[in-house]
Amino acid sequence: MGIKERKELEKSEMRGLILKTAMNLFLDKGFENITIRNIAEKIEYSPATIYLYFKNKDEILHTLRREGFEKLYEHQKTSLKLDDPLKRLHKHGEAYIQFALENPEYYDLMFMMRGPVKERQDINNCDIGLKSYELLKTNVEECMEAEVFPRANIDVVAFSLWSYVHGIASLIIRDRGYMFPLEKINYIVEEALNFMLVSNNKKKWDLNNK
Amino acid sequence: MGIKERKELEKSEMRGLILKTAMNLFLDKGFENITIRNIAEKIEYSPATIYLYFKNKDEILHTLRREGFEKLYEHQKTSLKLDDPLKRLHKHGEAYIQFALENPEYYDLMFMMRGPVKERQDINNCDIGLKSYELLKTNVEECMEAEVFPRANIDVVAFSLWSYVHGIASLIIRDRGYMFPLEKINYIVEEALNFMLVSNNKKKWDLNNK
Amino acid sequence: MGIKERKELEKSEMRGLILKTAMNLFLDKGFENITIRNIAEKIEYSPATIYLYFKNKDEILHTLRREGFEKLYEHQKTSLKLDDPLKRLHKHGEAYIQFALENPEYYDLMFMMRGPVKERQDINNCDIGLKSYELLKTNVEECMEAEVFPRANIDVVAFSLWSYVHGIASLIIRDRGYMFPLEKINYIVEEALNFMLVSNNKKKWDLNNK
Amino acid sequence: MGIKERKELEKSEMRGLILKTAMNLFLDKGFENITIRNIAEKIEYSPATIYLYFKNKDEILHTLRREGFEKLYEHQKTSLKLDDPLKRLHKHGEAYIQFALENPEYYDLMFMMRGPVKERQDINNCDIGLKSYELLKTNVEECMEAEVFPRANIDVVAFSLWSYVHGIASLIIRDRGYMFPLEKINYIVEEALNFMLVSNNKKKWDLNNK
DNA sequence: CATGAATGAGAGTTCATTCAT
DNA sequence: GATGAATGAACTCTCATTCAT
Repeated sequence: MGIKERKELEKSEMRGLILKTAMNLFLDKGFENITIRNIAEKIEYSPATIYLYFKNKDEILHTLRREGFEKLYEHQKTSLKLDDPLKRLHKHGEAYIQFALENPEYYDLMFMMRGPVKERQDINNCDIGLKSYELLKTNVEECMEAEVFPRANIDVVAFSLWSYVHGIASLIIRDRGYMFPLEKINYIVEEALNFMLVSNNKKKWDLNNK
Repeated sequence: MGIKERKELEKSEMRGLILKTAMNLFLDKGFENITIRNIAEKIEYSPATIYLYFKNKDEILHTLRREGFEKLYEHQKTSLKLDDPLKRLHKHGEAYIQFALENPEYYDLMFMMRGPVKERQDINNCDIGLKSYELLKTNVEECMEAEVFPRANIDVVAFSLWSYVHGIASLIIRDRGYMFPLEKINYIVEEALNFMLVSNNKKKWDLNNK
Repeated sequence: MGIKERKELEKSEMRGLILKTAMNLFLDKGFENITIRNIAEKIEYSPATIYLYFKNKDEILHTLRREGFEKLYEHQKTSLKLDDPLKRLHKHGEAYIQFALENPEYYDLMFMMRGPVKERQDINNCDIGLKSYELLKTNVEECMEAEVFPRANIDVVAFSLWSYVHGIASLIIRDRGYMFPLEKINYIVEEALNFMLVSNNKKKWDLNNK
Repeated sequence: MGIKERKELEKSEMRGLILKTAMNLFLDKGFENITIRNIAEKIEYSPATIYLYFKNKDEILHTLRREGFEKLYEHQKTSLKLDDPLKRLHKHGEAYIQFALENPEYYDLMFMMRGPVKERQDINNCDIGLKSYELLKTNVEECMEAEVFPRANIDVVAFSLWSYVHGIASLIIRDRGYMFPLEKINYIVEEALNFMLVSNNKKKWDLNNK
């Protein structure tokens, strides 16, 4: 029914509003400091209203996580346009870090927060997360096939590369790069990304594969 | 006096007990969820007692962080024994990851937790943390001097290497490696460490420096 | 809307209930000994409920103080009806003492409690308190103009008269008149008030101004 | 026994030390903010030690009150030297206010604090307080006898005069004279005291008794 | 659909007081 | 006589959540 659908739509619009608002607040103050009341006040509804759209606070976080994984996946796909596998891989990493630093709260929720991945059982919930990982693996595999990359266990290589970009992103997000002057951080992050993924690797693989 | 010293010892033992208990609880539930009351219950004392040994909750966290940095620094120094700079660097990373995975609560507190590094101003408090970083930089520098490593901005390289091991450690600690079967994780971590630091690098630098 | 207004009314009724209850408890036990819990228990609500109506404990005290100053001011104005300046002044003092003895909790809060007047800076908050003082000064001035009173520094005279009635009220409220049998206290207070303000003064000024 | 007496003496010295220290702290921070621990720290003993000399916190306050009454009585007696009854009475009031403003915490404890005079029953404890009151009454009586003062109910007059000086002292101590610039307060207090007790009264009585 | 009103549970912290040593 | 160690009972205040309307 049309009416029913409209209701559904409105319902999902309201959910969207709540999620967006929550995220903005998280960005400002970090999520441990955000309360349901804060969100309610911002959208000018009562706290009780939130519970009409979400079972509880956890469901909000959970939904935002999913959203994050979808956003990341979309963002990552931009790298697919590139033909050269190694360039593609580099773009892949660059896009990952860009996403993390531009959406630190999403990133936090997705990869840094404790607990939401309970007991390894809700892997199903994270299939979108897995899709991103598969994208990376495919890319790594293609590099190997194109012989711009020595053969090795794909999971090992994929996990290594992931660890690398995650390390960079999460140290920055948690401000553990405080030993560098603020204005140098961008430079360091960029160079760090290049350090292993471009200049050296290119030569390295070239040479290795002679 | 012996008696006085014994008292002192007991006092510090109690502090130790509190810290240890706090740490265990952190492991289970994460910091943000630990309360003074929890700790008190676990050691079967009253909450007020905690305040005889620590000024407040923050002091507990702070002390644990310092402890962590000291432990890590000691642990890292084991790598110094090795003469070969590249092997030393590898050992360095290995030790780092080992520390992180064997002391995930400490590691979390030190490098993953939100907020403890307030406003970049208490860098002074973290000089032990900096000492560890300096150790890494020295090692990187020596690699460059020994020409097993191409010259580059030392901070960039050090941060890169740190990011790498931090990425590995923190993904594992937060259980983001759930796509691998549990029994394979150790293998993957080890290989990942080797991936960029030994086999490849060695060849790479050798070739590069021809 | 009627409904909206009724809600508003209820809200303000609840505030009123809290304030009234707080006041009663103050009477019994003194402010420093009253807790939010006490109040909550008395009105059979949870402590958290209090915070729906008042930001914190301070706001309750503050509101009660304002209320007190308003009540006093209203009460004082009754004296304005009298034409004769000296009689008016006498009525003024009488009303002041009456207010104090009939509302000892308010009086305590307003003039006897430690601390609420912080740092001399929130004079602005106390403008109602000042209004009462101004009323007194005007009255004194008019007495002087009517020549039933010798000219003198108005502040000195006003402060003197205020001190006098405050002294009477506060000694009684703190039960420092325990050397008099209870049944005589009213008589003594009344006579004390007359002592300097009427019989003597009248004659005194008459004679002085011959 | 000598030893016993020495013990006694030491005991009373310790009590004295505690009382003195408590009083100093009270002066600094107001007594609601002073804890047994504070006192203990200041005298460099343990809190438990305090309880060897005083049953509880209340006993300390109580003792200080007694001390205060004794001090006041001594202080008041200085006025006795004056022969002229009216001058003596004036000196009496002056000394009272001086005591109050120089020892505000004693004064607070003695005349402004809630509660310590429980149920009118411990009048016996306050006989020293009464002695001061008797001193005043005697003085008033002598004024009447010397005919510098019209005959009236002595209690009424004594209470009036007491109220007056108490009013001045307690308003100042509780900083309710905030409407006057700080530098003028001393002047106002002095003049207020004169206002009813000297210049005017003198003339007044002179005239009255013609 | 929306919410005003309410709260249980719990947070960190403080303090007078006790008691075995 | 002195105290180190401990605590029970409070405190103020916050928050996710519920439910009758």
